[in-house]
Amino acid sequence: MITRNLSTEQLDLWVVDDNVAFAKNLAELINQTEGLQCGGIFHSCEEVLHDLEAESPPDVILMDIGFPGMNGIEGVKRVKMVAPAVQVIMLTVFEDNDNIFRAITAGASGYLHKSATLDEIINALKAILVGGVPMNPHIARKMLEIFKHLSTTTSDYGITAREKEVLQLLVDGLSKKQIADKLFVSFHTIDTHLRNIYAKLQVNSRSGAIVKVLKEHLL
Amino acid sequence: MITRNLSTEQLDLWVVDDNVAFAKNLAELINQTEGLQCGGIFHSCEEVLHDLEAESPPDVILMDIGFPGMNGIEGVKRVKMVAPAVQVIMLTVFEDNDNIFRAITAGASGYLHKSATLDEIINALKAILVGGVPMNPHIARKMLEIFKHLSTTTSDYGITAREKEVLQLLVDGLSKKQIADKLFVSFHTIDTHLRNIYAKLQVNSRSGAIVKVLKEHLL
DNA sequence: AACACTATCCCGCACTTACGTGATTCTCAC
DNA sequence: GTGAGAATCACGTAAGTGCGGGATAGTGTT
Repeated sequence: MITRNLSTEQLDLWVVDDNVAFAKNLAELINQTEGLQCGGIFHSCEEVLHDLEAESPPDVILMDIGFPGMNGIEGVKRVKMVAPAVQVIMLTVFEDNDNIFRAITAGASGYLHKSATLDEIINALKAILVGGVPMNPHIARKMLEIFKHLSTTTSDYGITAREKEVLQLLVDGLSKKQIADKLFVSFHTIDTHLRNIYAKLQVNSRSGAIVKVLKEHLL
Repeated sequence: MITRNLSTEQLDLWVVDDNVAFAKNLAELINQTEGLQCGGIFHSCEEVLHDLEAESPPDVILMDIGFPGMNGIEGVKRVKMVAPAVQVIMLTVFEDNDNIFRAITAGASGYLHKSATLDEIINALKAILVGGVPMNPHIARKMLEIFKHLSTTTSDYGITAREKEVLQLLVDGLSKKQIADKLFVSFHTIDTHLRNIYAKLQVNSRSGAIVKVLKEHLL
């Protein structure tokens, strides 16, 4: 539940960053901007969580990721647990897919690089509060990248249909004997199939095969 | 590279749908709209690919997913291979995460439900061409859902730090003996650790443990 | 001081796996 | 129609696995 918005009142922001100078600097910039107001500066996630329970929550929290102790990702999760209505924007130097992915899934609404200008930050705020679209173009692109990366099936190692059946049952945890019974063939047949599968996947154990199948989304 | 835009010229659209009546209807609606022009109607992906090589590509292709033969997902991939600059919007009755996910990863720029009004379609076009954001709010939300779903870590089954070490090496494909050597403990210790791990994960084989670890993103 | 938890170590047995080395059909392409 | 894959079946063995029993020692809680 957002009780204020950009057009009617001051927008209340909290800044969380262990770098004291940076946080203070950002807070000043915010306070110098019309319509924005920095209602709190914090230097750890624990402080924020403590205050969130005592005071009324802000509209938006700008949060660093690279904390000692509880990191920003964990921080977002906890914040969203205590105050689900608060929009959290990650503010960080990390721009790798993994961090963005984790931040988004933890409940972050946006993700800005620390070099972002105040204009960019305000634009992100508008996008999040007014438009209701919980991401900015930059993250959107990153997310697409991650998506594409997640679905690079490409090679199927020339696994035949029958071998795929066997492989599926292998992943389901069945022993050779159980697979044989299920497919109405002999133990030896499954044994041979598995040898061929192992050769094609270039592994030498059922564990290796399972890992390869799950990690590369075969089947 | 987009050579035209909404403000200066006609925007050239192609419609691809095996439902002849629907495609024709949509094409007419498009042609009745100022600034839009339907440059081609196709009833299969093959037709589109053929024409793409002969003619200059359109600005946007509106494509159905549920084709007999080559489906829309495969179609998008091929289209983007031949003409990467073309923006493809999927137009479909399927709204499940799996289809959206696959369409996006195949290179689709947008995803609209077939019940979408022409207004909605035009809005999507604007978002894609002008804003450069390769998705609309609706898809954005869906993508967030998929992301969240992909990363449901939740339970860690009370695995201890030491057990995690063992588990990691297990997933790496090492035997009990190899794990023991690597951690400078005896075979029996690893054996016991694995028993405890199996109990916690509620499995009874290394295969089961590996599957659980990889599928639920433990570790 | 008693208790729970973790990590470590040990024995033995039935079972499963990985692999070497064969074989017989069947289909499909050249 | 010959040959290459695919799918099926077979024997044997060394190594590895899962689990039934144990045990000891340290750490931290209450």
